[in-house]
Amino acid sequence: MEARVTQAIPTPPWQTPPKPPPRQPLSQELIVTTALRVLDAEGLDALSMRRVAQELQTGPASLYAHVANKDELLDLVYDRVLAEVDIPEPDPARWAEQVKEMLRSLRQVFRSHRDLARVSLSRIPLGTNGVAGMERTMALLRAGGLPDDIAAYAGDLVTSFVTTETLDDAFPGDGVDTSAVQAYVAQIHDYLTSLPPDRFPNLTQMAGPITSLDSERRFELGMEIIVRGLSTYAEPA
Amino acid sequence: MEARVTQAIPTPPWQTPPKPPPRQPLSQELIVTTALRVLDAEGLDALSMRRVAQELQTGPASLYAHVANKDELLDLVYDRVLAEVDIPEPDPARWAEQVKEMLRSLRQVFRSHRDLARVSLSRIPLGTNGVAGMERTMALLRAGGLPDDIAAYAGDLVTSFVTTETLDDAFPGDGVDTSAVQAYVAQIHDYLTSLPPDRFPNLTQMAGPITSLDSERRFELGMEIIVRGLSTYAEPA
DNA sequence: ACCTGAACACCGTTCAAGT
DNA sequence: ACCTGAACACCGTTCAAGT
Repeated sequence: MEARVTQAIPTPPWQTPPKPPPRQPLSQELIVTTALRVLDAEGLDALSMRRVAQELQTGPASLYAHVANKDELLDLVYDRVLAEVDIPEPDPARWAEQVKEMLRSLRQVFRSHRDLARVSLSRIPLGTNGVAGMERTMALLRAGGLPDDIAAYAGDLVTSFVTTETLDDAFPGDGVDTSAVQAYVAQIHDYLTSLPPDRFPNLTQMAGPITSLDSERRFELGMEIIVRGLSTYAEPA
Repeated sequence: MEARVTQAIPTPPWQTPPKPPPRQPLSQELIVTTALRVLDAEGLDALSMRRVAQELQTGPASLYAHVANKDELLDLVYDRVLAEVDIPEPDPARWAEQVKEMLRSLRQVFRSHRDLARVSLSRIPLGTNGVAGMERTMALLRAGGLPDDIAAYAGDLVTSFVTTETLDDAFPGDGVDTSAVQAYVAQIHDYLTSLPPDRFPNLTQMAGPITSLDSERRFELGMEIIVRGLSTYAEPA
């Protein structure tokens, strides 16, 4: 008598549950990988717990079984990426150049993961890759004859340098509107030259130099300034 | 016959509207002042458009008549505070010390407004006070004999330095849990010394230096490194 | 011109309940 | 132990409507 059975083709509910479990079982690994994928593709503003959960076809609450909170997730993402940084085996004769090689590598890693510099801000990388990198960094800095206290601080200083110098950089190859950036810089240039020269003698004169440095040359110059400053602290071997 | 008039004491609705207009008329000035007050008292995480509106006894939508969006509001707050920075009149004989005085002043301003370093991140201060400070900074850097392109970059470099060095600093005098910070640092120290010395020879040896620098000495050391590096670019007058 | 209420499309995190 | 739906207490911004 009941008309319940008439619905037809779909598997009846008492035989198999309608929605299958997520493709892969949830794990911290998988969550970090997914978060990094979202970060690379859409940046930090798009990286929410809800977004990661959606990517994994669950609700946001499910993530909290594997990750304490968003902050810890970002710590893990950061540490994951630090594995990609190349830190040279110390060769004292090439100290200054090797420090620069290390910083260029760090910059490249920061630039190849969108908004990673923002993620790194205020974060002390104490994960597996973080401490490994710190060990190699200290080895390198000491090889140049830096006293321990200077080397210890120098590690922070150069990391912060790369971070800030990378913070507003364009993203990988793709969709960056370089012409918009150029237009903004041109606007600043015009603004500076339009200032009254009697009250702003320096800015009006320096509008060129202030707006002409590209991020590559800024980075190289900044490294050189810091390395020169650091080398004044080197003790003879 | 109708019982409408029985309600008594409160002024009847057709005579004066029940809620008086806000104490002061809304203005950009007032909004910026209020935002800065919230920032000082409760930090950036508490600074929302809704919070500022509430403080002014309106709804968040009302703010948008005076401020384009939150980002512009933060620009204005940042510029407001830059008025407090002291930049010395150049005296070439005291160049290095004067650069340090400027940076100490900037640091002090950043430290006296909670989370201001975070606000300043990725922001180019082009407001009235921002360009005035930039003008004086360029005057000072050039007085040391720095070429224009070096001086132009140096301005950014030292500002970024103060920002990152100030980012995680304790707040004014009040409610900072310095003992919690100390405990965290002690924890890092113990962790570093607990690492296997064969794989982490540098970190285990340097646990002391790595964890012993307080923010005052870090700042002074960082300034000295950068100023030494910059002075290698100075040209004779 | 300025202000408003209500709504839109989001957040991170918690918690009781399910398996 | 792991996962879930629903809820809590928030966000920035827009928009039609009011004055």
